[in-house]
Amino acid sequence: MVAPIFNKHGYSGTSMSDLTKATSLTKGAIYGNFKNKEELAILAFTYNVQRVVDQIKVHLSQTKSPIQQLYKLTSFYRSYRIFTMENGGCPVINIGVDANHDNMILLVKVREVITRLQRGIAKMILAGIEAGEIKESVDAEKYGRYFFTIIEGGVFLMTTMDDDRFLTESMDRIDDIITKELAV
Amino acid sequence: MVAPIFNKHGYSGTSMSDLTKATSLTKGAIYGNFKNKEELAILAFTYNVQRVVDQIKVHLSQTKSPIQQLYKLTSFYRSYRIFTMENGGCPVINIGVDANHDNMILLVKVREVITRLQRGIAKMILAGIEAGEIKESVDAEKYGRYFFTIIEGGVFLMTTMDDDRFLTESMDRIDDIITKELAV
DNA sequence: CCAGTAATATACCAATTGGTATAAAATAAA
DNA sequence: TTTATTTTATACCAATTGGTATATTACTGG
Repeated sequence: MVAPIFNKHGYSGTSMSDLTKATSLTKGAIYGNFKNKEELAILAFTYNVQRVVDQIKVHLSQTKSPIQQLYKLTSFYRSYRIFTMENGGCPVINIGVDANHDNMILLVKVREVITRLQRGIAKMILAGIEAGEIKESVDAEKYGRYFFTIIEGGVFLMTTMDDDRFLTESMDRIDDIITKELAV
Repeated sequence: MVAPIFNKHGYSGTSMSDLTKATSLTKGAIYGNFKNKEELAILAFTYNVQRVVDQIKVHLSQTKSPIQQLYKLTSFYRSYRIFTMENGGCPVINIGVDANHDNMILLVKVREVITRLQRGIAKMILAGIEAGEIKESVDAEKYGRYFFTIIEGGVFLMTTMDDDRFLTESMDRIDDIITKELAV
């Protein structure tokens, strides 16, 4: 319930009174259950990320084929706008930027998430090579970074410009790369 | 002088006392020359953007050939890390995220800058078609969006992850696209 | 029903927030 | 030099900040 607030307005942009208003809890109730504002911000971030990860898992579980899973990933991000509208943006980008010069703990958390997602793509590619669906010559880590770069750029521009095309066209592109550069 | 502070910590993360400390000006001096904090934030953003744009122009002016100018653009972003380290990140990303749910005026400014940069790429592509250097079939606007998406994703991840590869490898990719998909 | 405990609400704290009124100082015009 | 004007410094404002101590309520087991 506080998660979208922190996501929208960032750490310093969110005041405790914002949270009491949104939750209709008093300060006593909040501070009785949480250490301080920072802990709440961290919890909000991990909660938001978990929601995204869960949705990704649902999409990926629709197929066993690694290369098809890659397509499912782009398919997920085609619908990512719904999440960003409901939750005040992408937690990775929002908190990544917000925490960068102000909160090392949060920044480390963001980095862990980015590493996890990017390595997740690389693992899917490796599994695809293993399964004989993807060329052996493909540098999985490099494509993992590249795909994730396109995704993040697309998400940022879609959100900031309020324009779907930045993300949908980007996903079209990734699909194209999968077909033309990865698939055997 | 206040520009990097707003860029690093965002609007609500920057207090007037931060600015008086950084500038060694008193509040009287500041409020005698500027309307309020918001005006300062806007000025800081436009100042930062102008610095980037100026540097881009320097790079582009090194050649007359549109397609070579595209290569010069990626060459500029290969060195963009220096700017981000000196100025506390990319103003487009930082202020884009920071202003998104909190300051419509700033958000509009960011959008204008993004549109300008992205259309700048499109114009270079169109000039390349005009000059017979780029295939006529190329959708300039679409590639403008795509290139800019890769750039922004690369800048965001480089900055957040403190890892050059995200941007340099992305620029390698754009160079590749120019050569293989745009050039006649 | 009652006692003990856990959870929540209220009142309060010093510090800081963005901003202003006014005083002092620096500069320009005469 | 004297005056007028602009610029800057100081003191102050109400409101809000994150956080705490204490009072009050809700819930628990006996």
